[in-house]
Amino acid sequence: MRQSQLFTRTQKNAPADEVAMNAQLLIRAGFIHKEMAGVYAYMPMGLRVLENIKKIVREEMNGVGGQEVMMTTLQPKEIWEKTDRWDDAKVDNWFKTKLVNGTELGVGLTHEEPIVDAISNYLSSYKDMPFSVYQIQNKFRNEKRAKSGLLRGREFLMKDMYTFSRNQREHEQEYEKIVAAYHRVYDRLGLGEITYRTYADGGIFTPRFSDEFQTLTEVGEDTIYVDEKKRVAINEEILSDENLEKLGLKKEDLVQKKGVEVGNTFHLESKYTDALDLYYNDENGEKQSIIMGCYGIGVSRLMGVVAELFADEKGLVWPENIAPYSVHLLNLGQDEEAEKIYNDLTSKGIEVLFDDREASAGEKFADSDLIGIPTRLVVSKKSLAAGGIEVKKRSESESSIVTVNEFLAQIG
RNA sequence: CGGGGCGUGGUGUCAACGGUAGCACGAGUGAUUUGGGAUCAUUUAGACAGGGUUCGAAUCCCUGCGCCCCGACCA
Repeated sequence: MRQSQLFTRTQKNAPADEVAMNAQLLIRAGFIHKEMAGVYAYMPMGLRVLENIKKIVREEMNGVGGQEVMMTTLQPKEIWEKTDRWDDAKVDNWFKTKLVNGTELGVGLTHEEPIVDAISNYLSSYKDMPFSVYQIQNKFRNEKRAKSGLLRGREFLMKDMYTFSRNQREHEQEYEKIVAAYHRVYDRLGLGEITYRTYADGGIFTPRFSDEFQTLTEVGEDTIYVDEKKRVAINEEILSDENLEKLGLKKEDLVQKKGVEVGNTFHLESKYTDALDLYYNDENGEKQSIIMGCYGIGVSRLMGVVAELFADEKGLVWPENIAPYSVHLLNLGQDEEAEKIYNDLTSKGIEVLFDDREASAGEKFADSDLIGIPTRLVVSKKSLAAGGIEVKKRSESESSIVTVNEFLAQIG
């Protein structure tokens, strides 16, 4: 991509109404556009990052047998009444709307009911299970207070998965498989070390604890207590002597931390399937309840977390596997050579952002640091005199001079 | 939803006593520049909305809307 063609541009100043580091940097770098409080649009480079995160999530969900679907945002009231979740007194952050004829509709904030409703057309036998479906889709929640940039929005991208099992034992196996996949997602995003499986409240529809995945950061809004040795944590919400004992945790092993919830998994038992009248026939032809689990990952929130954590005073520092481009090529007045290198790299399938603008060297360097592409290549009189192009990692301060072929061999 | 703060070009601005809306960045044009947001010239573009007070309102008052922060909330 030629930077001269890119319609977004960088800004020196962050808008005064953004305090959150993630939003400030992403806006300054031209990755996102604020539509209103808690609602952000993704510009070309921001979308590329988001798509890269989706790709990782998708690969891991497919890896544990998830089948991808896309449910609808508009929801009929009836199915939600069956599970007693339509009432604003029960779920207060719904966006609701109406058809011209007055029929009430819900705007999707989660999809247990519609998923169960949809698969009831297909699922009827013990032979059909276990199985799981997931989607990656915008969710809408009427948060009383949106805040912290991408970390808590009213419209946000979420991966939600649902499993259907024949019995509790089978459900537990499915559940742990997915938890393992969640850890792989966070590992691949470079967050593995600081992301803890955290026991939390299961919500009003399940008596059991749920598992949250909390990434440690001071900007997090959850307070959790971490057992570093066991690599687990407990949310402050459920911290009690009784619960600690139940979970086999000791007070003296716990350290208080702040975390951002980047995922959450729930045991739903058969609350939703029973309520929506979805059962299966077992080997003996007897009607049985279906055990369900649901599993969320905040995809856009993850982008915010990565932007927040992987940054320095100059700007963003994207991990290699989700960066909008892998190489940022800067041309400092050496058009002919730079064009040739750009062509060489792109013909090898390398994703390059090529700064071919007529701008000063300082501006190009500053923009490159702000945008945060992992590898910076500079073609200049100086680099050519030294024998090639200058390579520098965004995360490091030293640079070196290599030839194009050496670089291609390195990156290949 | 309770409390607090704030709305000035695209962005920023503890810039302007109730009396000519200024500066910087950006963007356009021309020139000179090319290793850390370079320089010069020139152009562009602004008071959240509605009402009130006043000879006169960006400035004071009211209402609405929007934004941010703290808290509560967050199946």
